[in-house]
Amino acid sequence: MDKQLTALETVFKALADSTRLRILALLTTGEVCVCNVHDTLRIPQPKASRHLAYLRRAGLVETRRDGLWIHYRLAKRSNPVVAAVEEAVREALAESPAIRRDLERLKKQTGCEPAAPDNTLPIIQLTARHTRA
Amino acid sequence: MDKQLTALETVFKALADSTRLRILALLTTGEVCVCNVHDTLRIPQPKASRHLAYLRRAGLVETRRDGLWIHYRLAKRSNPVVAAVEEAVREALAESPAIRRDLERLKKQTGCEPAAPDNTLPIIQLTARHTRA
DNA sequence: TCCATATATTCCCGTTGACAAATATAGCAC
DNA sequence: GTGCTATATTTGTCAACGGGAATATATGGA
Repeated sequence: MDKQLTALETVFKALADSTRLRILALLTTGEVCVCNVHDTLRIPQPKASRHLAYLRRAGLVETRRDGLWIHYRLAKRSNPVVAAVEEAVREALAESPAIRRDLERLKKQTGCEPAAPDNTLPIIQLTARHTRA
Repeated sequence: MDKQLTALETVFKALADSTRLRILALLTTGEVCVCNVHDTLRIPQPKASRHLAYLRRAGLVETRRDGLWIHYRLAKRSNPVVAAVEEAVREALAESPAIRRDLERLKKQTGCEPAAPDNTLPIIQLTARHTRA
C-alpha cells in the first residue's frame, strides 16, 4: 500500500465518526479549546479529549498550549488531494442540523462563526475563546 | 444524530479501508464484475465479495446480475454533498501508484479505462467485461 | 440430474475502536 | 508546598471489522 493510499485511508478513518465530524465542524471557525468542544457538543470531557487525540494522531489537527488551555486548530494540509476532500466535507457538514446547533452554541459562547465557504485555509485565531476563564 | 451527519459517517466508514478504495477506483471505469475485482486487485474472491457487500450496504454501489456474473457499478448519489466528497476522492485515488497498477491490469483484462475527470456521473457500461467467459 | 463456474456466507480469531468511569498529569494561584 | 482547573490517560467492557479457510448458494450447460 503506497503513501497516497495510506494517507487517504488514515483521513477517512478519522472522518468516520460523527463526534469527530462535529469537532471538525467547530474547528472550521478557528481555534477551539477542549472546554469549548465538550461544552458545545455536550459530551464528557474525556470523550472530547480522546477524539481530539485521534484527530491529532491522524494529522488533521494541531495544538497550541496557552496556560491551562490547549487550543486545537485544523492542520495545514500537505496533500492537495486530501485538502480537496476536506473542503467537500466542510461544505457537507454545513448541511447537518446537529452541526448547525453546535455552531450556534459555539457562537453564543465565543462569538465565533464559520469562515466564508471559499476560504479553504484554516483560520488561526490567536485570541483566547474559552468562556471559563 | 441527524440524517446528514449519519450519511456522512456511513460514507466515510465505507471509504476507510484501502481495499474498498481500490475497488471504488476500479468502478470509476464503469461496471466491473467480482471476478475482475479479485483478479485485478489480486485478492481472494471472498475478500472481494465481502468488501463489495459492505459497499452495497453503505449504498455506494449497485449491482446487476447477468447470468453467472454480478456486475457492480457506482450508485448514483442522491446527496449532492456526498457526491462532492466522492468526486474529490476520485481525483485523490488517481494519485496512488497501487491504484494506477490496478487500473493498468483492469485495462489489460477488459480494455476499460477511467472516464474523464470531469465526468461525475457513474458510467453504466452494459457490455460484459469479464475475461473468464 | 450432475457438474462446473461465479458469487456469497459462515466460522474463528485477532485487532481496533467507542464508551463510561475513574484516575493521572500539567499549569496556575496562593 | 496546597489547592484548583484544564486536559490527558488508563481501565474494563463491548461491538464492529478484517483476514483466511472452508462451505454454501445460484446459475447455466451437458
